[in-house]
Amino acid sequence: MMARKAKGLGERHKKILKFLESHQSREGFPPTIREIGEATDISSTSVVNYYLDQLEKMGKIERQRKISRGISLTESSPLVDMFKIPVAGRIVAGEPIPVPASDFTYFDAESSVDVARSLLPSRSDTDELFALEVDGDSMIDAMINDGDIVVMKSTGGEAKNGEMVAVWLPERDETTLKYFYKESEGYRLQPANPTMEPIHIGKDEPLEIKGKVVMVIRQIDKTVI
Amino acid sequence: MMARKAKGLGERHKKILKFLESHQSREGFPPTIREIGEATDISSTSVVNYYLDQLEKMGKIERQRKISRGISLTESSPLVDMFKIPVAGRIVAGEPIPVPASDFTYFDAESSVDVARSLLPSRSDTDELFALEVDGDSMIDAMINDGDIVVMKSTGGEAKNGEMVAVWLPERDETTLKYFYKESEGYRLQPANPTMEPIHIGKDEPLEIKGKVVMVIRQIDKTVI
DNA sequence: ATAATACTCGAACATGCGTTCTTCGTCAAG
DNA sequence: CTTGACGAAGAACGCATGTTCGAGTATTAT
Repeated sequence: MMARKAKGLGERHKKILKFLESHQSREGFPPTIREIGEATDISSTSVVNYYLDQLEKMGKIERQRKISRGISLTESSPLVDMFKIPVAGRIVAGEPIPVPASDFTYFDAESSVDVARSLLPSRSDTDELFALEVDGDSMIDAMINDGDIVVMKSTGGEAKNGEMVAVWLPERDETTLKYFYKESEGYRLQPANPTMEPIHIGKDEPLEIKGKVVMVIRQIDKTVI
Repeated sequence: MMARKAKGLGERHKKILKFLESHQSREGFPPTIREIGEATDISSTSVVNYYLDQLEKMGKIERQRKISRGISLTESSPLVDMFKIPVAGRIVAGEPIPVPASDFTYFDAESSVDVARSLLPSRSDTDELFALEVDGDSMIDAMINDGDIVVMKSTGGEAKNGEMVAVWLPERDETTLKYFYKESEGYRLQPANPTMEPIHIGKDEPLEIKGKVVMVIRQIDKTVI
Protein backbone atom coordinates (compact mmCIF):
# COMPACT_ATOMS: atom_id res chain seq x y z
CA MET A 1 0.00 0.00 0.00
CA MET A 2 1.14 3.34 1.01
CA ALA A 3 4.76 3.75 1.69
CA ARG A 4 5.25 2.85 5.27
CA LYS A 5 7.01 6.01 5.97
CA ALA A 6 8.08 9.00 4.05
CA LYS A 7 11.25 10.72 5.05
CA GLY A 8 11.13 13.05 7.97
CA LEU A 9 8.77 12.74 10.88
CA GLY A 10 6.38 9.83 10.98
CA GLU A 11 3.10 9.78 12.80
CA ARG A 12 4.64 8.44 15.95
CA HIS A 13 7.47 10.90 15.94
CA LYS A 14 5.02 13.75 15.90
CA LYS A 15 2.88 12.16 18.55
CA ILE A 16 5.85 11.77 20.83
CA LEU A 17 7.07 15.30 20.26
CA LYS A 18 3.64 16.64 20.97
CA PHE A 19 3.39 14.68 24.17
CA LEU A 20 6.84 15.75 25.26
CA GLU A 21 5.87 19.35 24.88
CA SER A 22 2.52 19.08 26.57
CA HIS A 23 3.87 17.05 29.46
CA GLN A 24 6.65 19.50 29.99
CA SER A 25 4.29 22.43 30.13
CA ARG A 26 1.73 20.58 32.20
CA GLU A 27 3.99 19.00 34.79
CA GLY A 28 7.10 21.08 34.60
CA PHE A 29 9.39 18.19 33.86
CA PRO A 30 9.79 15.63 31.11
CA PRO A 31 7.98 12.28 31.08
CA THR A 32 9.49 8.84 31.44
CA ILE A 33 9.83 6.41 28.60
CA ARG A 34 6.92 4.43 29.96
CA GLU A 35 4.74 7.48 30.23
CA ILE A 36 5.49 8.33 26.65
CA GLY A 37 4.56 4.81 25.64
CA GLU A 38 1.27 5.02 27.46
CA ALA A 39 0.37 8.36 25.92
CA THR A 40 1.22 7.28 22.40
CA ASP A 41 -0.13 3.74 22.52
CA ILE A 42 3.22 2.09 22.35
CA SER A 43 3.32 -0.93 24.55
CA SER A 44 7.02 -1.50 24.73
CA THR A 45 9.58 0.75 26.32
CA SER A 46 12.13 -0.34 23.79
CA VAL A 47 10.00 0.98 20.96
CA VAL A 48 9.76 4.34 22.63
CA ASN A 49 13.47 4.24 23.13
CA TYR A 50 13.82 3.40 19.46
CA TYR A 51 11.93 6.50 18.38
CA LEU A 52 13.62 8.67 20.95
CA ASP A 53 16.94 7.69 19.47
CA GLN A 54 15.74 8.71 16.06
CA LEU A 55 14.41 12.02 17.28
CA GLU A 56 17.74 12.67 18.88
CA LYS A 57 19.57 11.89 15.65
CA MET A 58 17.25 14.28 13.86
CA GLY A 59 18.20 16.90 16.38
CA LYS A 60 14.66 17.33 17.63
CA ILE A 61 15.41 16.42 21.20
CA GLU A 62 18.36 16.04 23.52
CA ARG A 63 18.85 13.07 25.76
CA GLN A 64 20.90 12.70 28.88
CA ARG A 65 21.50 9.00 28.93
CA LYS A 66 21.15 6.99 32.06
CA ILE A 67 19.21 9.57 33.92
CA SER A 68 15.52 9.63 34.58
CA ARG A 69 13.45 11.93 32.46
CA GLY A 70 16.56 13.18 30.78
CA ILE A 71 14.78 14.38 27.69
CA SER A 72 14.56 17.97 26.61
CA LEU A 73 13.29 19.60 23.48
CA THR A 74 15.99 21.39 21.58
CA GLU A 75 13.67 23.86 20.02
CA SER A 76 11.70 26.25 22.14
CA SER A 77 15.08 27.65 22.99
CA PRO A 78 16.51 26.28 26.19
CA LEU A 79 18.19 29.60 26.78
CA VAL A 80 15.42 32.02 26.01
CA ASP A 81 16.59 35.49 26.48
CA MET A 82 14.23 36.53 29.14
CA PHE A 83 14.23 36.77 32.84
CA LYS A 84 12.03 37.21 35.82
CA ILE A 85 11.61 40.59 37.34
CA PRO A 86 10.52 40.60 40.96
CA VAL A 87 7.35 42.46 41.79
CA ALA A 88 8.50 44.33 44.85
CA GLY A 89 5.13 45.65 45.87
CA ARG A 90 2.43 48.07 44.98
CA ILE A 91 2.75 51.69 44.11
CA VAL A 92 0.19 54.08 45.52
CA ALA A 93 0.01 57.81 45.10
CA GLY A 94 0.00 58.61 48.79
CA GLU A 95 2.73 56.26 49.95
CA PRO A 96 6.45 55.91 49.42
CA ILE A 97 7.62 53.50 46.79
CA PRO A 98 8.70 50.09 47.97
CA VAL A 99 12.20 49.65 46.64
CA PRO A 100 13.85 46.28 47.04
CA ALA A 101 16.88 45.98 49.26
CA SER A 102 20.17 45.00 47.72
CA ASP A 103 20.05 41.47 49.06
CA PHE A 104 16.55 41.12 47.73
CA THR A 105 15.97 38.00 45.71
CA TYR A 106 12.89 37.33 43.72
CA PHE A 107 12.16 34.36 45.94
CA ASP A 108 11.09 36.79 48.58
CA ALA A 109 8.74 38.52 46.20
CA GLU A 110 5.09 37.77 46.10
CA SER A 111 5.38 37.21 42.40
CA SER A 112 7.38 38.07 39.38
CA VAL A 113 6.85 38.94 35.75
CA ASP A 114 8.66 37.41 32.81
CA VAL A 115 9.96 39.90 30.34
CA ALA A 116 11.92 39.29 27.19
CA ARG A 117 15.22 41.02 27.06
CA SER A 118 14.42 42.21 23.57
CA LEU A 119 11.79 44.50 25.02
CA LEU A 120 14.13 46.16 27.45
CA PRO A 121 16.92 48.68 27.05
CA SER A 122 19.92 46.85 25.76
CA ARG A 123 22.32 47.63 28.53
CA SER A 124 19.98 46.85 31.35
CA ASP A 125 21.45 45.00 34.24
CA THR A 126 19.03 42.41 35.47
CA ASP A 127 19.79 43.05 39.10
CA GLU A 128 18.78 46.67 38.87
CA LEU A 129 15.31 45.93 37.63
CA PHE A 130 12.19 45.51 39.69
CA ALA A 131 8.52 45.87 39.10
CA LEU A 132 5.61 47.45 40.90
CA GLU A 133 1.92 46.94 40.54
CA VAL A 134 -0.08 50.11 40.32
CA ASP A 135 -2.78 50.50 42.92
CA GLY A 136 -5.53 52.92 42.11
CA ASP A 137 -6.28 55.38 39.39
CA SER A 138 -3.94 58.07 40.61
CA MET A 139 -1.41 57.55 37.85
CA ILE A 140 -3.86 58.31 35.13
CA ASP A 141 -1.99 61.44 34.21
CA ALA A 142 0.94 59.17 33.42
CA MET A 143 -1.28 57.07 31.20
CA ILE A 144 -1.01 54.28 33.71
CA ASN A 145 -4.00 52.45 35.00
CA ASP A 146 -4.98 50.51 38.07
CA GLY A 147 -3.42 47.06 37.87
CA ASP A 148 -0.71 47.97 35.42
CA ILE A 149 2.76 46.68 36.04
CA VAL A 150 5.54 49.21 35.98
CA VAL A 151 9.04 47.94 35.37
CA MET A 152 11.63 50.18 36.92
CA LYS A 153 15.35 50.44 37.08
CA SER A 154 17.29 51.62 40.08
CA THR A 155 19.40 54.61 39.27
CA GLY A 156 20.74 55.53 42.66
CA GLY A 157 18.71 58.70 42.94
CA GLU A 158 19.93 60.12 39.66
CA ALA A 159 17.91 60.97 36.58
CA LYS A 160 18.58 62.50 33.21
CA ASN A 161 16.39 64.94 31.42
CA GLY A 162 13.61 63.32 29.48
CA GLU A 163 13.52 60.11 31.45
CA MET A 164 10.34 58.96 33.07
CA VAL A 165 11.00 58.54 36.74
CA ALA A 166 9.21 57.53 39.87
CA VAL A 167 9.43 60.40 42.29
CA TRP A 168 8.66 60.69 45.97
CA LEU A 169 7.86 64.19 47.16
CA PRO A 170 8.28 64.16 50.95
CA GLU A 171 6.70 67.54 51.57
CA ARG A 172 3.58 66.55 49.70
CA ASP A 173 3.51 62.90 50.72
CA GLU A 174 3.11 62.01 47.13
CA THR A 175 4.41 59.43 44.73
CA THR A 176 4.19 60.20 41.07
CA LEU A 177 5.44 59.04 37.70
CA LYS A 178 6.55 61.87 35.46
CA TYR A 179 9.01 62.86 32.81
CA PHE A 180 11.91 64.54 34.49
CA TYR A 181 13.49 67.82 33.45
CA LYS A 182 15.98 69.80 35.41
CA GLU A 183 15.56 73.51 34.96
CA SER A 184 17.24 76.62 36.19
CA GLU A 185 14.81 77.28 39.02
CA GLY A 186 14.30 73.67 40.02
CA TYR A 187 12.65 70.73 38.38
CA ARG A 188 9.81 70.26 35.99
CA LEU A 189 7.78 67.07 36.21
CA GLN A 190 5.89 66.57 32.99
CA PRO A 191 2.93 64.18 32.78
CA ALA A 192 2.90 61.67 29.96
CA ASN A 193 -0.53 62.83 28.97
CA PRO A 194 0.16 65.85 26.79
CA THR A 195 -3.13 67.44 27.72
CA MET A 196 -2.10 67.84 31.33
CA GLU A 197 0.03 70.48 32.92
CA PRO A 198 3.46 69.92 34.43
CA ILE A 199 4.39 70.27 38.08
CA HIS A 200 7.16 72.67 39.00
CA ILE A 201 9.34 71.86 41.96
CA GLY A 202 11.38 74.56 43.60
CA LYS A 203 15.11 74.10 44.03
CA ASP A 204 14.81 73.80 47.78
CA GLU A 205 11.96 71.34 47.87
CA PRO A 206 13.21 67.82 48.47
CA LEU A 207 12.66 65.27 45.75
CA GLU A 208 13.65 61.62 45.80
CA ILE A 209 14.07 59.79 42.54
CA LYS A 210 13.32 56.18 43.23
CA GLY A 211 13.90 54.76 39.81
CA LYS A 212 13.52 55.11 36.12
CA VAL A 213 10.48 53.67 34.42
CA VAL A 214 11.53 51.49 31.54
CA MET A 215 8.35 49.67 30.70
CA VAL A 216 4.68 49.46 31.44
CA ILE A 217 2.70 46.26 31.02
CA ARG A 218 -1.04 46.15 31.06
CA GLN A 219 -2.68 42.77 31.12
CA ILE A 220 -6.23 43.41 30.14
CA ASP A 221 -7.61 39.94 29.97
CA LYS A 222 -6.17 38.31 33.00
CA THR A 223 -9.36 37.02 34.40
CA VAL A 224 -9.58 34.01 32.15
CA ILE A 225 -8.45 30.84 33.82
CA MET B 1 10.39 33.53 72.12
CA MET B 2 11.90 33.95 68.76
CA ALA B 3 12.77 30.82 66.95
CA ARG B 4 16.36 30.14 66.11
CA LYS B 5 15.86 30.93 62.49
CA ALA B 6 13.78 33.85 61.44
CA LYS B 7 10.68 32.74 59.67
CA GLY B 8 10.71 32.66 55.94
CA LEU B 9 13.50 31.49 53.74
CA GLY B 10 16.80 30.46 55.23
CA GLU B 11 20.09 30.47 53.45
CA ARG B 12 19.70 26.89 52.34
CA HIS B 13 16.20 27.40 51.10
CA LYS B 14 17.36 30.16 48.81
CA LYS B 15 20.35 28.17 47.66
CA ILE B 16 18.13 25.27 46.74
CA LEU B 17 15.63 27.44 44.92
CA LYS B 18 18.38 29.12 43.00
CA PHE B 19 19.82 25.80 41.98
CA LEU B 20 16.45 24.46 40.97
CA GLU B 21 15.96 27.35 38.65
CA SER B 22 19.39 27.28 37.12
CA HIS B 23 19.32 23.54 36.63
CA GLN B 24 15.95 23.72 35.00
CA SER B 25 17.03 26.37 32.54
CA ARG B 26 20.39 24.74 31.93
CA GLU B 27 19.30 21.14 31.49
CA GLY B 28 15.66 21.46 30.68
CA PHE B 29 14.51 19.27 33.53
CA PRO B 30 14.65 19.35 37.31
CA PRO B 31 17.54 17.92 39.32
CA THR B 32 17.46 14.93 41.62
CA ILE B 33 17.64 15.15 45.35
CA ARG B 34 21.21 14.02 45.26
CA GLU B 35 22.16 16.62 42.66
CA ILE B 36 20.60 19.29 44.81
CA GLY B 37 22.59 18.06 47.75
CA GLU B 38 25.83 18.20 45.81
CA ALA B 39 25.17 21.68 44.53
CA THR B 40 24.27 23.07 47.92
CA ASP B 41 26.83 21.23 50.02
CA ILE B 42 24.32 19.06 51.76
CA SER B 43 25.70 15.62 52.22
CA SER B 44 22.54 13.75 53.03
CA THR B 45 19.60 13.17 50.76
CA SER B 46 17.29 13.21 53.72
CA VAL B 47 18.30 16.74 54.57
CA VAL B 48 17.56 17.87 51.07
CA ASN B 49 14.28 16.07 51.32
CA TYR B 50 13.68 17.86 54.58
CA TYR B 51 14.10 21.29 53.00
CA LEU B 52 12.17 20.32 49.92
CA ASP B 53 9.24 19.45 52.15
CA GLN B 54 9.43 22.84 53.76
CA LEU B 55 9.61 24.64 50.46
CA GLU B 56 6.59 22.74 49.34
CA LYS B 57 4.68 23.72 52.47
CA MET B 58 5.64 27.31 51.82
CA GLY B 59 4.22 26.94 48.35
CA LYS B 60 7.47 27.74 46.64
CA ILE B 61 7.70 24.47 44.78
CA GLU B 62 5.50 21.59 43.79
CA ARG B 63 6.50 17.99 44.27
CA GLN B 64 5.23 14.90 42.59
CA ARG B 65 6.03 12.27 45.14
CA LYS B 66 7.62 9.00 44.20
CA ILE B 67 8.72 10.10 40.81
CA SER B 68 12.17 11.09 39.73
CA ARG B 69 12.91 14.76 39.39
CA GLY B 70 9.32 15.52 40.23
CA ILE B 71 10.03 19.05 41.38
CA SER B 72 8.78 22.16 39.73
CA LEU B 73 8.86 25.79 40.72
CA THR B 74 5.41 27.15 41.29
CA GLU B 75 6.07 30.82 40.75
CA SER B 76 6.42 32.08 37.27
CA SER B 77 5.90 29.32 34.83
CA PRO B 78 8.38 26.56 35.37
CA LEU B 79 9.07 26.41 31.72
CA VAL B 80 10.36 29.63 30.42
CA ASP B 81 8.36 29.59 27.30
CA MET B 82 7.55 32.60 25.36
CA PHE B 83 6.82 33.21 21.78
CA LYS B 84 7.01 35.85 19.15
CA ILE B 85 3.89 37.74 18.31
CA PRO B 86 3.90 39.23 14.84
CA VAL B 87 3.49 42.97 14.60
CA ALA B 88 0.96 43.15 11.81
CA GLY B 89 1.15 46.87 11.33
CA ARG B 90 0.20 50.16 12.84
CA ILE B 91 -3.09 51.18 14.27
CA VAL B 92 -4.32 54.67 13.47
CA ALA B 93 -7.57 56.28 14.49
CA GLY B 94 -8.63 57.17 10.98
CA GLU B 95 -7.80 53.94 9.21
CA PRO B 96 -9.03 50.34 9.34
CA ILE B 97 -7.09 47.92 11.45
CA PRO B 98 -4.62 45.72 9.65
CA VAL B 99 -5.57 42.19 10.62
CA PRO B 100 -3.32 39.34 9.59
CA ALA B 101 -4.67 36.76 7.18
CA SER B 102 -5.23 33.27 8.43
CA ASP B 103 -2.20 31.91 6.65
CA PHE B 104 -0.13 34.69 8.08
CA THR B 105 3.05 33.58 9.75
CA TYR B 106 5.27 35.75 11.79
CA PHE B 107 8.01 35.24 9.27
CA ASP B 108 6.12 37.61 7.03
CA ALA B 109 5.96 40.28 9.66
CA GLU B 110 8.27 43.23 9.64
CA SER B 111 8.99 42.59 13.25
CA SER B 112 7.70 40.80 16.27
CA VAL B 113 7.55 41.17 20.01
CA ASP B 114 8.53 38.52 22.51
CA VAL B 115 6.01 37.91 25.21
CA ALA B 116 6.11 35.41 28.01
CA ARG B 117 3.22 33.02 28.05
CA SER B 118 2.83 33.65 31.75
CA LEU B 119 1.69 37.17 31.00
CA LEU B 120 -1.05 36.08 28.67
CA PRO B 121 -4.40 34.44 29.24
CA SER B 122 -3.71 30.78 29.76
CA ARG B 123 -5.96 29.47 27.06
CA SER B 124 -4.54 31.72 24.42
CA ASP B 125 -3.83 30.05 21.17
CA THR B 126 -0.61 31.40 19.80
CA ASP B 127 -1.95 31.47 16.28
CA GLU B 128 -4.71 33.87 17.16
CA LEU B 129 -2.47 36.54 18.55
CA PHE B 130 -1.02 39.50 16.76
CA ALA B 131 0.27 42.89 17.71
CA LEU B 132 -0.13 46.43 16.48
CA GLU B 133 1.91 49.50 17.10
CA VAL B 134 -0.08 52.55 18.00
CA ASP B 135 0.44 55.54 15.77
CA GLY B 136 -0.52 58.88 17.18
CA ASP B 137 -2.13 60.14 20.32
CA SER B 138 -5.65 59.28 19.31
CA MET B 139 -5.97 56.37 21.72
CA ILE B 140 -5.35 58.47 24.74
CA ASP B 141 -8.86 57.89 25.95
CA ALA B 142 -7.97 54.20 26.09
CA MET B 143 -4.92 55.02 28.17
CA ILE B 144 -2.79 54.06 25.24
CA ASN B 145 -0.02 56.24 23.98
CA ASP B 146 1.83 56.80 20.76
CA GLY B 147 4.32 53.98 20.26
CA ASP B 148 2.61 51.54 22.56
CA ILE B 149 2.27 47.98 21.40
CA VAL B 150 -1.18 46.45 21.59
CA VAL B 151 -1.42 42.68 21.65
CA MET B 152 -4.70 41.46 20.25
CA LYS B 153 -6.49 38.22 19.80
CA SER B 154 -8.68 37.38 16.86
CA THR B 155 -12.17 36.56 17.95
CA GLY B 156 -13.93 36.23 14.61
CA GLY B 157 -15.98 39.37 15.01
CA GLU B 158 -17.42 38.36 18.35
CA ALA B 159 -17.03 40.05 21.69
CA LYS B 160 -18.30 39.54 25.19
CA ASN B 161 -19.40 42.23 27.55
CA GLY B 162 -16.56 43.80 29.45
CA GLU B 163 -13.85 42.89 27.00
CA MET B 164 -11.65 45.55 25.55
CA VAL B 165 -11.96 45.35 21.80
CA ALA B 166 -10.61 47.05 18.73
CA VAL B 167 -13.56 48.38 16.79
CA TRP B 168 -13.87 49.76 13.31
CA LEU B 169 -16.82 52.08 12.76
CA PRO B 170 -17.36 52.27 8.99
CA GLU B 171 -19.82 55.16 9.08
CA ARG B 172 -17.43 57.27 11.05
CA ASP B 173 -14.22 56.03 9.46
CA GLU B 174 -12.89 55.50 12.89
CA THR B 175 -10.85 52.90 14.71
CA THR B 176 -11.06 52.84 18.47
CA LEU B 177 -10.17 50.75 21.46
CA LYS B 178 -12.95 50.52 24.02
CA TYR B 179 -14.57 48.28 26.54
CA PHE B 180 -17.49 46.60 24.88
CA TYR B 181 -21.00 46.35 26.29
CA LYS B 182 -24.04 45.18 24.44
CA GLU B 183 -27.16 47.00 25.53
CA SER B 184 -30.79 46.95 24.62
CA GLU B 185 -30.65 49.84 22.19
CA GLY B 186 -27.29 48.96 20.69
CA TYR B 187 -23.77 49.02 22.01
CA ARG B 188 -21.90 51.04 24.55
CA LEU B 189 -18.21 51.63 24.01
CA GLN B 190 -16.63 52.62 27.28
CA PRO B 191 -13.20 54.28 27.39
CA ALA B 192 -10.63 52.83 29.76
CA ASN B 193 -10.09 56.23 31.24
CA PRO B 194 -12.87 56.47 33.82
CA THR B 195 -13.02 60.23 33.51
CA MET B 196 -14.21 60.06 29.93
CA GLU B 197 -17.65 59.49 28.58
CA PRO B 198 -18.77 56.39 26.66
CA ILE B 199 -19.85 56.27 23.03
CA HIS B 200 -23.27 54.88 22.23
CA ILE B 201 -23.77 53.05 18.97
CA GLY B 202 -27.24 52.53 17.59
CA LYS B 203 -28.47 49.07 16.74
CA ASP B 204 -28.44 49.81 13.02
CA GLU B 205 -25.04 51.38 12.81
CA PRO B 206 -22.43 48.93 11.55
CA LEU B 207 -19.64 47.97 13.88
CA GLU B 208 -16.79 45.60 13.15
CA ILE B 209 -14.99 43.98 16.01
CA LYS B 210 -11.48 43.32 14.83
CA GLY B 211 -10.09 41.68 17.90
CA LYS B 212 -9.85 41.59 21.65
CA VAL B 213 -7.09 43.49 23.37
CA VAL B 214 -5.24 41.23 25.77
CA MET B 215 -2.20 43.28 26.59
CA VAL B 216 -0.56 46.63 26.18
CA ILE B 217 3.18 47.11 26.31
CA ARG B 218 4.81 50.47 26.64
CA GLN B 219 8.55 50.67 26.25
CA ILE B 220 9.49 53.98 27.69
CA ASP B 221 13.20 53.86 27.54
CA LYS B 222 13.96 52.63 24.07
CA THR B 223 17.54 53.66 24.37
CA VAL B 224 19.30 53.78 21.08
CA ILE B 225 21.93 51.11 20.77
C1' DA C 1 11.60 -16.49 -3.00
C1' DT C 2 15.22 -14.49 -0.42
C1' DA C 3 17.41 -11.04 1.76
C1' DA C 4 17.46 -6.72 3.89
C1' DT C 5 15.21 -3.12 6.43
C1' DA C 6 12.02 -0.99 9.33
C1' DC C 7 9.19 -1.60 13.02
C1' DT C 8 7.12 -3.93 17.15
C1' DC C 9 6.88 -6.59 21.23
C1' DG C 10 7.86 -8.42 25.92
C1' DA C 11 10.90 -9.45 29.33
C1' DA C 12 14.92 -9.31 32.01
C1' DC C 13 18.51 -6.47 33.87
C1' DA C 14 20.87 -2.75 36.26
C1' DT C 15 20.69 1.24 38.52
C1' DG C 16 18.82 5.89 39.39
C1' DC C 17 16.51 8.04 42.78
C1' DG C 18 12.73 8.96 46.33
C1' DT C 19 11.67 7.37 50.93
C1' DT C 20 12.37 6.02 55.57
C1' DC C 21 14.79 4.81 59.79
C1' DT C 22 18.23 5.55 63.27
C1' DT C 23 21.39 8.43 65.44
C1' DC C 24 23.49 12.73 66.93
C1' DG C 25 24.17 17.68 68.24
C1' DT C 26 22.26 22.18 69.37
C1' DC C 27 19.27 25.47 71.35
C1' DA C 28 15.12 27.32 73.89
C1' DA C 29 11.51 26.62 77.13
C1' DG C 30 9.76 24.53 81.42
C1' DC D 1 18.33 18.90 84.08
C1' DT D 2 14.90 17.27 81.08
C1' DT D 3 12.15 17.71 77.12
C1' DG D 4 11.14 18.70 72.62
C1' DA D 5 11.71 20.94 68.31
C1' DC D 6 15.02 21.76 64.78
C1' DG D 7 18.96 20.79 61.80
C1' DA D 8 21.93 17.40 60.06
C1' DA D 9 24.04 12.80 58.65
C1' DG D 10 24.35 8.13 56.80
C1' DA D 11 22.62 3.89 55.54
C1' DA D 12 19.29 0.78 53.97
C1' DC D 13 15.24 -0.18 51.29
C1' DG D 14 12.57 -0.61 47.20
C1' DC D 15 10.09 1.12 43.49
C1' DA D 16 10.82 3.79 39.16
C1' DT D 17 13.03 4.09 35.13
C1' DG D 18 16.63 3.68 31.42
C1' DT D 19 18.95 -0.13 28.86
C1' DT D 20 19.62 -4.32 26.43
C1' DC D 21 18.42 -8.61 24.18
C1' DG D 22 16.07 -12.10 21.61
C1' DA D 23 12.50 -12.79 18.69
C1' DG D 24 8.56 -11.85 15.61
C1' DT D 25 6.15 -9.38 11.73
C1' DA D 26 5.52 -6.26 8.10
C1' DT D 27 7.32 -3.78 3.89
C1' DT D 28 10.56 -3.14 0.20
C1' DA D 29 14.32 -4.30 -2.70
C1' DT D 30 16.96 -7.84 -5.38
